[in-house]
Amino acid sequence: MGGDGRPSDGGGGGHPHQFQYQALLAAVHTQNPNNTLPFPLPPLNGPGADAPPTNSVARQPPTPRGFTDWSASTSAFTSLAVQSPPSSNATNAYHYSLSPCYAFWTHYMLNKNAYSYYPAPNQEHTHPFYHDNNQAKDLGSVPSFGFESFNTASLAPNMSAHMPPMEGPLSVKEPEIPEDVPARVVRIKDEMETRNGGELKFETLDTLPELKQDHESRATVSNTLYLHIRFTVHISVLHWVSAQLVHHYRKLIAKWQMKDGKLVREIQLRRNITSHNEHAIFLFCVHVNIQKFNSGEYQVILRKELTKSDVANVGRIVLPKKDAEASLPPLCERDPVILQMDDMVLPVTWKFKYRFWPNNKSRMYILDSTTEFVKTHGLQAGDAIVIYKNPVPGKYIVRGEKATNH
DNA sequence: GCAATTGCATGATTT
DNA sequence: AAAATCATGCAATTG
Repeated sequence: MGGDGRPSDGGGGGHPHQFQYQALLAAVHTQNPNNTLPFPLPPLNGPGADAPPTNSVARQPPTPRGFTDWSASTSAFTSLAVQSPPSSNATNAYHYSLSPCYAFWTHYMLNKNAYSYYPAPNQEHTHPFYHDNNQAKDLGSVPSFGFESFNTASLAPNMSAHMPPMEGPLSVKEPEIPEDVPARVVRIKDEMETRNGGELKFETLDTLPELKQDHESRATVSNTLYLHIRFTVHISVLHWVSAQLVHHYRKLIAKWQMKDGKLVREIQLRRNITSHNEHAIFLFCVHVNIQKFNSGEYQVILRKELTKSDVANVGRIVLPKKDAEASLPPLCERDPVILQMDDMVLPVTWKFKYRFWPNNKSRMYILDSTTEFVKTHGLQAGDAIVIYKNPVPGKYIVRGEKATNH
């Protein structure tokens, strides 16, 4: 396993699960040639998030700050999550004092994701989602999640549509450490609680434990960021979360345990301190995505395990006929249909050509122009593409899912 | 003419 | 056993 014949595209590393940040960045540049993003992009081949450890972290370029160079700490997320007003449109949601880039990023992401649930100020230990949570959801089919959901590499295509959002924000408290401290160790403890939909679906939020946070930090002479995260998440999210963690961090120590009928994953991460910004981005993505998973906003409509020919350089992916016909727009004519799919992780909208081939008396459904997507996410045979419905009509959300067994 | 892309057929595999 | 589905090779087409 691991990268066989793949050319090691820029982003360096050698670690098979390393996110290719230069490739990601290149894709963002490609997809936004006129820089329509509301935040400045860092230059290509800039200071990479995965750069080897440097002993002098002190001198960081003041501007531009962007995708890989957001030196603001993750406390921005804390303030975002805790102080944001409950608002259904994000246009007036920015009164807090984030660094400009964070504000841009979060603003962009929140708008992009139509992400509208916020804890009210001063309510960080209550359950802000409690009030209008349960009635609006469809209570029709109740998927039950067994443990095999994460043993197999499948993020089962039945997201619970009526799972409540997580009880608390992903509140990573970042201690106040000046950015130019050359080396340090940071310990972050973080706990996210969501209910485990299968077993606890009728439990009221009152009975669930409150969000706990405690954090400690100290500076030592080291370039390593130590991170302790404790996730208690819905089982359908676990696969995604752990896959993301594996991709983002060189070293991952994780163990599963059951606690109060819920599945808890304890994670210890070690990573170079220069990747602090990457870490922050990642945590924010996890935060947003978990909320969206739990609110039922993500619903899988198609999942395809990629074959060799899917990831070969022809740039087309054969889609399973049943799912394609069920959930993608009907193809009457031979003309391809352009499908716009927001990347689940990146601020990128992919435009795929969706078409079919006549095949015997049937059809084969093809997703075309997928080369960049596959390259950007470093997808190989055995990985998967997952397509979600998008609240925006006619659009979709797409995710590259790396295989977890290695 | 060539490289890249597109369209189709065939054989393998699954239902 | 037959039919359906799909992975893949290659021919045809395009730029």
